[in-house]
Amino acid sequence: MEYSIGQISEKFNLTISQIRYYDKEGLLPNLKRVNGVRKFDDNDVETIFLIECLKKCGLQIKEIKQFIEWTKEGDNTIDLRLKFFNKQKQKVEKEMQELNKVLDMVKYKCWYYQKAKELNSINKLEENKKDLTPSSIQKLYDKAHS
Amino acid sequence: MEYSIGQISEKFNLTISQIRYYDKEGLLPNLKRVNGVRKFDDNDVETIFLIECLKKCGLQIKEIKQFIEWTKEGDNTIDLRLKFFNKQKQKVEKEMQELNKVLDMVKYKCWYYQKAKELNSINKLEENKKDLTPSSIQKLYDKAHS
DNA sequence: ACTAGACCTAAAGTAAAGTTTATGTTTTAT
DNA sequence: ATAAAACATAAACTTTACTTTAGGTCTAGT
Repeated sequence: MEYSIGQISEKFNLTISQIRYYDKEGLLPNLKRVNGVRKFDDNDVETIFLIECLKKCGLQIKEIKQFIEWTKEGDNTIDLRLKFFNKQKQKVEKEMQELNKVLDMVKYKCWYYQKAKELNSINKLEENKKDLTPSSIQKLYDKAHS
Repeated sequence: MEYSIGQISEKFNLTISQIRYYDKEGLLPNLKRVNGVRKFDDNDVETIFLIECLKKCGLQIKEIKQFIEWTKEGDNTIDLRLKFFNKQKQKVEKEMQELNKVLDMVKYKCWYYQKAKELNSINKLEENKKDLTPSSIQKLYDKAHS
């Protein structure tokens, strides 16, 4: 299949100027043009999917570009690329642990304000916090702070 | 307990200028000073913990400030705050789903480049991809693209 | 009393990741 | 053939979240 920049924009929920920016930064090295107009094939689509994935890994554009450069260099860089992805795997796993703690804190706060709403008072809740906090909720707070 | 800005900086792995910036932006409304020097108590520590938490939720400084403003307004804003955290909970849960897909993609790529390394060639891998890809690995790819 | 180290402010500077603007070309539909 | 919609570029601008700089003040130890 072949897509226009507008179609890619819709497909990935990226603005057109974002896609042009990625192109300008060298993230789409195989992108074809007809009369100056960009034509995206399935390979380019897969590259954009990868770019999105690496952005979600927390990588900067220039770091993603470095990876793209390696793919252009061929088999010489296979080991570099393997190490790169092993590192991303570690990073994402750590990030997920971190997010789990954040979620515990957020869940605790949800309980906290739900209870405050029932009592109609932060003060009343704070005064009797020990008695009002079930151990399951206290666990959330403790885990978040660990 | 009472802490200096330097101690807080170490405790949270934030730079001193970051903490001053948060203060300047109004994120630490109860922070005390002695002769112009900031003194952080346990309450301020808990506020910084919350700020870090909300940053990891993907919130901007000004959004965090909005929340802090609500806490200053007292019981009137309990419901707003409850809704705020319920929304953050949804967001973080969605984010974790997203990260799970990213992790599947990264795991797939780890396998891919490991195999390429064994074959010493991307081309050989691509040519026999169907035969070389175990279904467990194909699943990772499919899940990531779903 | 003195000095090093930690703290303070205000203002300017910076990096990243785009967006906006101004102007022009290509494509598509009638 | 023409007009609207979609595409193109280069350059300037924007936002966010800081950092850096320059010039002071405070505090703790000797």
